[in-house]
Amino acid sequence: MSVGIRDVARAAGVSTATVSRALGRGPVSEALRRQVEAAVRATGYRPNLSARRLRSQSTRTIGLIVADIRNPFFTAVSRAVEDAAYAAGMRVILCNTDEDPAREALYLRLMEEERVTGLIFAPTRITAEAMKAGDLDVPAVFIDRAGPPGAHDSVVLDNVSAAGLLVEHLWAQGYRRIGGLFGSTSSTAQERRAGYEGALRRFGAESLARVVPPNAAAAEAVLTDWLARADRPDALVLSNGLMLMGAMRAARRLGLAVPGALGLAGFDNEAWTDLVEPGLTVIEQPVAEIGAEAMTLLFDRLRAPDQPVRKVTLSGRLIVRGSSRRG
Amino acid sequence: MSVGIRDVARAAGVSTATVSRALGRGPVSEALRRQVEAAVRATGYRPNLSARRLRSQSTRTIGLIVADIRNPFFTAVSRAVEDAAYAAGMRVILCNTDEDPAREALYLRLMEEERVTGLIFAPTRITAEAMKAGDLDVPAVFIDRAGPPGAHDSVVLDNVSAAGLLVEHLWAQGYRRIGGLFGSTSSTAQERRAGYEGALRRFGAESLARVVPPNAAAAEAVLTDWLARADRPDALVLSNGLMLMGAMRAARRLGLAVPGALGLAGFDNEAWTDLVEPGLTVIEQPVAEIGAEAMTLLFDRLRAPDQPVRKVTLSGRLIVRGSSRRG
DNA sequence: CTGAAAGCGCTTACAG
DNA sequence: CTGAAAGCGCTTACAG
Repeated sequence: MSVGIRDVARAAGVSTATVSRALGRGPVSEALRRQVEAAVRATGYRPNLSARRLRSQSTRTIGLIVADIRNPFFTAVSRAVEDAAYAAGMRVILCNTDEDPAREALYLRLMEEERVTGLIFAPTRITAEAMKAGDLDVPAVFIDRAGPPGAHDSVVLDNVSAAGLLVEHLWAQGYRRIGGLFGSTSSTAQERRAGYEGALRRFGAESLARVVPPNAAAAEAVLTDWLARADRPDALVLSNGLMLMGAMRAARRLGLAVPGALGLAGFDNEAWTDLVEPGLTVIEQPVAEIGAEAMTLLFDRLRAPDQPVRKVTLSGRLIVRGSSRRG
Repeated sequence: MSVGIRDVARAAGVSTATVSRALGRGPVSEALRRQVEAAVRATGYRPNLSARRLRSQSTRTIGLIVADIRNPFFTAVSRAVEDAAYAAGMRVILCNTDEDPAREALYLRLMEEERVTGLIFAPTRITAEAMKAGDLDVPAVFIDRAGPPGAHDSVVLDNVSAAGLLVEHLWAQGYRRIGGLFGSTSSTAQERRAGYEGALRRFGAESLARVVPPNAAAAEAVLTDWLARADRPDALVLSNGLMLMGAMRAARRLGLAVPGALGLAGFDNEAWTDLVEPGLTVIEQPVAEIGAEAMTLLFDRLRAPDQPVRKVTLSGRLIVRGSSRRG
């Protein structure tokens, strides 16, 4: 059937060991290496990665589990992870859980069966809180969201500060009833809520926080109701880009002028946020850095398994646009 | 080290063959099956997929090679493919070529080394035209874009008709200098251009087509120049959603009123296209169907390798919004 | 530098 | 239904 290393060895007139060495980084004379390369071309040989992984006990594979691949934040982070992985000669298995703990359990199990070299994981709050320190038997880096406390390297945003920035900006623009909509599934959304509430407290203002599934449809549904009430907020903080889109839709649907009747500010500098009038005020996350830094932590951990656990916190950047500017 | 099937066998007091059968679909007595299941739980056994794939000569893996994962069209298609694959107990290896033929060659090779069961591929024009009928030694389905003629199953949009729909609509709205911007890397963009030109010909109008890399930045750059000229078009057809975004940015930057000074219409009903004022007229592609249909074709092909090559053509749906409505 | 041989962890004919 | 044994396609000590 398919051509194997024995066929190449025969064609080159050498042993399979020499073929293996010539293809890898073993010591082979220049002459034999050339013979092997010619035989590989002649036979159209392609090494069988399953066999190679089994025998070498090394999959050179990174598992990447994200919560929602439709969220451009995760798409961007994934790209950075993949770039770093391929540059290091590793492949990536990407799994998308849709914020579902059952699918997280499934994929975690898959990662074990794949014998991944390392894992990068953005877990739901439920799964993170249920995990204990020794649950993962593979080196893991948590991104965007907290894992079990103190157990793993992680790279996250300074969510508390970033949410505070948003509230302070809205307050400075004169908004006084600042509501907040926060995702229900992540520690990240919780932290953003904490930052939001802390900032309001400093101003002596009331917290108006609601928690919803972190997607556009859920945000739009809740806000279409909330914003129609008499006691509606005069501004809103949204904990991710999908919810920001939902908020914009709700405002449009209700005919609420932005920023006049409603100030809007949220997370994620997605491509559309500066196109939709009057431009949306956002916290830009350093998405490429998050992915690249996660891979750096992971590679360091593989190199030195016993070094202390590291947590890298990156700062968001406030980008002020029309949706919050009524000064 | 890690627990293997022998450890489970020992714990259950059976042979490894029985463990293997109990875990798969082999004939095992109910009693032994229970013993094995208990032993699996007790030992925390996870089967080694590399070993399983090597021994069974079946990877149960679908390779999916897309041209640009940042394009929401491909994200959506990928999700549909993955849903179908996981439902059938198969995994997906997703690769993103960034429209680069060199990366396509790299990933095609990777797919061979992974011994994928089947392949779903959206190739660049360069690669598709260079490929001959027998080049792929794995069952393959081409999506969105044509492969080598007559060689493989495929599922594509009726691009000629869809582009015609756009032109006819703009014409009916009174636009008479209808320009077109088409991606340089895909057969799909070529077909859309052909549809655009055919429709203009029917109206006896001049074709004003330009070809650029299919991304927002390239489209914006070309249009910022083109739309500043005296002989600029009064309407534009864009061959994908990224370019549509670039066009919108160029219009904003030049202060051209849409749809008054410039009509806009293009492909891909992305989430932001109804949010940005005055709403963008688009062709909606049946993204979920494209992915699902591709998997159906692939599974059928695996079941019956010698059946005739099939091409499934799906129709786009015109969604008229404000960007083209000046009637 | 090179080759013969063992073995990675499974599955699957082959007997019984 | 069950087990002993072979073998998937590689890599890697072990000798030389």
